[in-house]
Amino acid sequence: MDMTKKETKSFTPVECKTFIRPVRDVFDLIGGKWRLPIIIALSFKNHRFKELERQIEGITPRMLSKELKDLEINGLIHREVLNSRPVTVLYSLSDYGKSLDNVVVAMRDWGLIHRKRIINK
Amino acid sequence: MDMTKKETKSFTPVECKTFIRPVRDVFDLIGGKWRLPIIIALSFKNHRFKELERQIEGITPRMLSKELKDLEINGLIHREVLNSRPVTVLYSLSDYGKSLDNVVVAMRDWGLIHRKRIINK
DNA sequence: TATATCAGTATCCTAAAGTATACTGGTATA
DNA sequence: TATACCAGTATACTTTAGGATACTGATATA
Repeated sequence: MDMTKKETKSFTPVECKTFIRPVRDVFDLIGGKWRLPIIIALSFKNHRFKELERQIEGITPRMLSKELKDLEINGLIHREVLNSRPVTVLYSLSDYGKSLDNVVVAMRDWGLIHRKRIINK
Repeated sequence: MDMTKKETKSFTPVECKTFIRPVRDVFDLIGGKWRLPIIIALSFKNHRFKELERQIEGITPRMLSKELKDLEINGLIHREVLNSRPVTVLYSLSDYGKSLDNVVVAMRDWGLIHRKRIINK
């Protein structure tokens, strides 16, 4: 698919549905208010729980805890308990989580253009 | 940023927040259950209201109507009333909407990989 | 005349997402 | 001994997204 071309493409409704499905999957995985912020924060550096709480403005420990669990279950992040005193927990992106890079960067690039457009109105 | 590298990058918390903001903006614009499906359907071909309703499985006219309005307000799609009988309305992606191509394709590519991974488990 | 299609709208309701606030148990520091 | 930090959890609540269902008015067709 190349949405930059104007001419109408021949397509079947099934083909369209096939295109939608995987996009929906991604959305289910990284959707919600806090998951992308968490993923981005971890892409900058590994963070402890409290560090994430401070880095991601407005998040409550309840939501942070819940979303970290979900992301871990889906294999996007790792959780490591360090034996420091007091005990700290280090969160990091898994290789699989890192592979989301293209998606995140594409979103950011478009978002930056969008910001400029909004401001110039 | 390159999330494929392992070494820790120097960064400031502010830099991270600056990265998160535009991604959030995009999310607000194309988030929700139905917006991406609508955008994708329109990237395949221009659709009338009823065609979209049939193409996008499970959507109700209420949601379709609402999301089309929001997408039009944000300049991502165009709405054109045709003087046919009965009156039909044609929806199409604007150039701005088409510029989301990179984001959508990045999501789809990753989503396809993810599907394979899930199935092989 | 009855029925179907078009593009929606109106009203009500449910389920999910997210917020607020307080709390836990363990350890270290003043 | 009192206080603070760590990583969360518990409970209750509000808000929002989305679903169900029925309806509108205009036109065309059987």
